[in-house]
Amino acid sequence: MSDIAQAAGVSSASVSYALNGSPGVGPEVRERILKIADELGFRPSRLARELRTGASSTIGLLLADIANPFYTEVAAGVVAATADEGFEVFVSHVGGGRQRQADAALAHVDRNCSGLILTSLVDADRPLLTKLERERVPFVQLYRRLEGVSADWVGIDDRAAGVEIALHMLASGRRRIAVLGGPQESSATSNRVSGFREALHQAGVQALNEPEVWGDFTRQSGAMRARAVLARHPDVDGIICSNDVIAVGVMDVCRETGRSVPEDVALSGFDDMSFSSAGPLQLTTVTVPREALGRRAAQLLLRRIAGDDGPPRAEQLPYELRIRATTAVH
Amino acid sequence: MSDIAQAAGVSSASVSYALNGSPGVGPEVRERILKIADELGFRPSRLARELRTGASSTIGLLLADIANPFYTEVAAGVVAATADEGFEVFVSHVGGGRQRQADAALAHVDRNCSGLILTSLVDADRPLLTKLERERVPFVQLYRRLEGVSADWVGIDDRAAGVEIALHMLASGRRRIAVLGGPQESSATSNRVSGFREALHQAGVQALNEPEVWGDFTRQSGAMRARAVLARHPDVDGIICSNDVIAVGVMDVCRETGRSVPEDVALSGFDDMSFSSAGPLQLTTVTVPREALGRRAAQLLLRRIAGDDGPPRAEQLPYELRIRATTAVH
DNA sequence: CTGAAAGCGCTTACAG
DNA sequence: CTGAAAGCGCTTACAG
Repeated sequence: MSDIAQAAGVSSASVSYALNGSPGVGPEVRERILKIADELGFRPSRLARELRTGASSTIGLLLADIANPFYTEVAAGVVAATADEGFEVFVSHVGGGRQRQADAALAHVDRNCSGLILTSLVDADRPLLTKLERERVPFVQLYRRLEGVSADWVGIDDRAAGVEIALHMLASGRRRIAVLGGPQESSATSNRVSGFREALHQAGVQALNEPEVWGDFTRQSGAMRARAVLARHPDVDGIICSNDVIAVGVMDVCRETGRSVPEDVALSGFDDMSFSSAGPLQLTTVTVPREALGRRAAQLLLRRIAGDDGPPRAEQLPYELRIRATTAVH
Repeated sequence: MSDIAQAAGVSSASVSYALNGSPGVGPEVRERILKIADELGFRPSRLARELRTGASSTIGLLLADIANPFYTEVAAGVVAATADEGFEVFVSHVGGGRQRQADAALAHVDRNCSGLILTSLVDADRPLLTKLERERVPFVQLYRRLEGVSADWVGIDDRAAGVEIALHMLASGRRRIAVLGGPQESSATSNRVSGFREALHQAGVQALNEPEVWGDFTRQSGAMRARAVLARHPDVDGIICSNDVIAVGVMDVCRETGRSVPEDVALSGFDDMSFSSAGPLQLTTVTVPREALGRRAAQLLLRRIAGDDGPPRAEQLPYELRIRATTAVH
């Protein structure tokens, strides 16, 4: 900047004014400065600006697993809602570890980020949230939700969706049902499982694999657990999965053990990932508005960044049941 | 920092030394400083440090579409290879636009990032690369490659893989073949298509839809083009797709038009996305080592960051043909 | 309208 | 071993 100031015969303050379109510099001087800056290929240091102003138009999005397509569609929504407002979003992959998530979040804070979107909160993360509150950096909880945290949340009514899909499974005539959940500490899957249980209970049915319904949101976990359940209860006729990826693992095992879906066993997922409707797959599932979740979370966050300090909001976005071939009546 | 200095009765220089484990401060003073810093919940400003030192242990990963699972697995590899070296990776979603990609890349540069990994280069990006070279920020090209750019590249031998999979399609007995490519400006798909063409040509076959083989890497594009090809050439018996997602679009149309795969039409993809082997899908494809690509790119970049200024490297990682049910001999 | 100066929060020669 | 001082590259009251 001082090079430009020198070349233009002005002070670096004037250069700053000219570059930022601030008043404080006349039009002809401004032109001259801009021209020189351009010739010199000048690029202002964001670090310096952000240090000086104490702000950065940056938001951090923390993903437990960046390779998980569920959350990357959420990310696309966040970016879309945020781009026009002049914010950049940096997404961090924090792996499973609580410590790494905290480190990543605080690293954003230590770079003066304006806010954070957190997607993989569990109870062990409460100390992090306390720190964020103390540092006064706004954040929103996306999908997973911790009770009693005073921050915005956006998600869906997992429990109600869980009830609906379990009712549908019952309506398809199945009674020998297993439930394959995700990790218990995730509010998303625990609410879903509550819904599954509630619907089954109303019908006087109990999942064959109670109480060992928890596992990972992975294909491997789905396959492993399906194998175990099928070995123990060869007459299972319906498997309710806590997400589509688990259901794919179950499909693998059905294929492997010569069972056909839905004739021998009906199958439901959750999330409606793009592959779930692909060609011969046709998995019954629940559509979660992933991109909309991201958009909405970003909007809520931007509002907080703009200074809104009203009471925390909790917003549920609509979901939809997608009935496909894997739960056809047999 | 000056608060700590005051409380400890030392200069802020000593605080800095203590915090960074530098020499220049005695053990007992260091202890005292650390204790006070901890009590005060001190967090050093990364902005200030990075501004002062002129470096930041940060690398930028630019993704054309963060919702694309191909690249997010790459991202997971980058993060994995980089975490132990103390680097943070910030991933940016740059949409399709060339300008947005350039803006995002330069925003990283303006924050003193140590290096960049670029995944969606096309010819129009050359001005950006020139700027990066001038700013002396190292970058590596991942998968897509621009000729004549003096930077490291890591990818696979798309052309050879294309030849192999097309040969396999021919070996399954198909001769009325269509080719559904991706965007022509992507070196990845253009090399694949070269391979497809080369193999077909050797066998005296020409794709039915020549020369209109280009399109998008999307399910919609695959479906649309499959519909067009099937309408024009109802006797198509094989469709070679430039990626798995396109192939899913074709499956949709086969289902819709009552054609069965592979009996009526054989189908091949590319990438071996996780869904491609799911349950009844069983898509013949080429395994691309996505995470390994990310890891390797990160390693090459870290080496450059460490100061290696040897000639540019071009590394091809191994791929593997995955023969599955969609190309069974009929 | 313009410029000199202070300051954001660190690090790092340099002198004691 | 320790401290005073300069400086990274900006922005922004403040005085002219």
